[in-house]
Amino acid sequence: MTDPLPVAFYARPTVTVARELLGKVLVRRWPRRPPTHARIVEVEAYLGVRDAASHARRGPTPRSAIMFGPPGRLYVYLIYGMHHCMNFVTETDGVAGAVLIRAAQLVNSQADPRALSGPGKVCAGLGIELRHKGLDLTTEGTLYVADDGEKPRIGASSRIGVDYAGTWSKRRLRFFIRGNAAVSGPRPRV
DNA sequence: CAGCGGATGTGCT
DNA sequence: GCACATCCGCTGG
Repeated sequence: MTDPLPVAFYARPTVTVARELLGKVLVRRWPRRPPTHARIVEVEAYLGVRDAASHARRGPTPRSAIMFGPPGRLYVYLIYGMHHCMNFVTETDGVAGAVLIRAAQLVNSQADPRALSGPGKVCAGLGIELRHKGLDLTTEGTLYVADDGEKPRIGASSRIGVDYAGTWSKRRLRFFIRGNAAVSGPRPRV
């Protein structure tokens, strides 16, 4: 459970990676305190250049270029001037794709079960900012993902906050653990 | 529960 | 130069 998922896990179709990330454990290691563990309960798949909702839709730009690079890296961006969002790069090197981590639930904690409910809160709670963009998720470093054998029941819906993306806004590319209290939004939409 | 403002990087004009 | 963004906490009804 302590080993980081290998690059082969990320080097697959984005939807596959998104669904399989549900139930996995995010491990955040800090300079001088014990690691934080949080189970991933909600994600969204962003499919690359053809996906009108993806940051990769206009080809590689200074911000989005990392989505075109090798899988298993962290893509962090700032939204609305004040919140960070974390994504994991997927697909093979040269093909854009990423999974947005929308919600997680702290493990072994008496904390509020909704403390990491929302992409901005995930980053705030785990102390992830722009400077972490590009870090390698496949080594036992600042941030990685581990498998503790959890096999959740998965639900799907359209993605949140991408109404501008035309028909792509309706694609069911949001995946979440059914019935989990930390899933964000008013409630799982359709 | 709808409405709204905060504060800034990003990418197009 | 400028409109807008993969959000969230607070307000008033």
